[in-house]
Amino acid sequence: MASFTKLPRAFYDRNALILATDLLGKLLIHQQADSTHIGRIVEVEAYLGPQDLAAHTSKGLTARTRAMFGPPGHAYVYLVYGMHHCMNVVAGPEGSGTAVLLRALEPVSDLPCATNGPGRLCKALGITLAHYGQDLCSDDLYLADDGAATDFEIVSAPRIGVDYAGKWADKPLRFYIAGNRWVSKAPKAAKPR
DNA sequence: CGGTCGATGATT
DNA sequence: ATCATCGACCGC
Repeated sequence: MASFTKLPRAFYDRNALILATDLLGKLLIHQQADSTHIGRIVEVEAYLGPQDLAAHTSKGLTARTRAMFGPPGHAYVYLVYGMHHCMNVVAGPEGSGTAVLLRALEPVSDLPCATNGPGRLCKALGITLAHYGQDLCSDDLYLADDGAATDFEIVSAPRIGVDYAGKWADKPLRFYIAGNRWVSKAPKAAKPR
């Protein structure tokens, strides 16, 4: 396959909104001792910092959000519902508390399970809390551009699972590649009342 | 220190 | 529609 270039620090040191759409089509690569897992990012969500009530950083600087307030180009990994891991890419500038959640990948290398959905994505690539705060300009977990995905349409939509966030719940901060089969399916509006 | 609740996913 | 499963966070 074509050669690819590891994304440099400067790529991440930008507003999360811009970074989110630019991450679509890029490769996520996790090299382990016995295997290398690769997927193409097809769905993301932007979290815009402390004023964004859907963002974890709206709770301020805590042990959990430390990485998200840290320098761009690092991984913010957390555990939800006591069982699923979710991976974010910290955006810039440092201290902004902004990040982009990786929600779905299109398989590139052989992967052990589905990659549509933030929890499955981490399971497939073997990403855990051990990667909390890891520098993505590293040799085993990083993102890259292979130039293969350049011509696609980006769709925006409200973020998933953030109904508690008031007006922030409706903002179109979820982005995905139009028509891509690996994009996670939005849950049905289970919202009677 | 205890109660609550998730940036989800699998199952009924 | 429900449940699994646990740590972070909030309130007392």
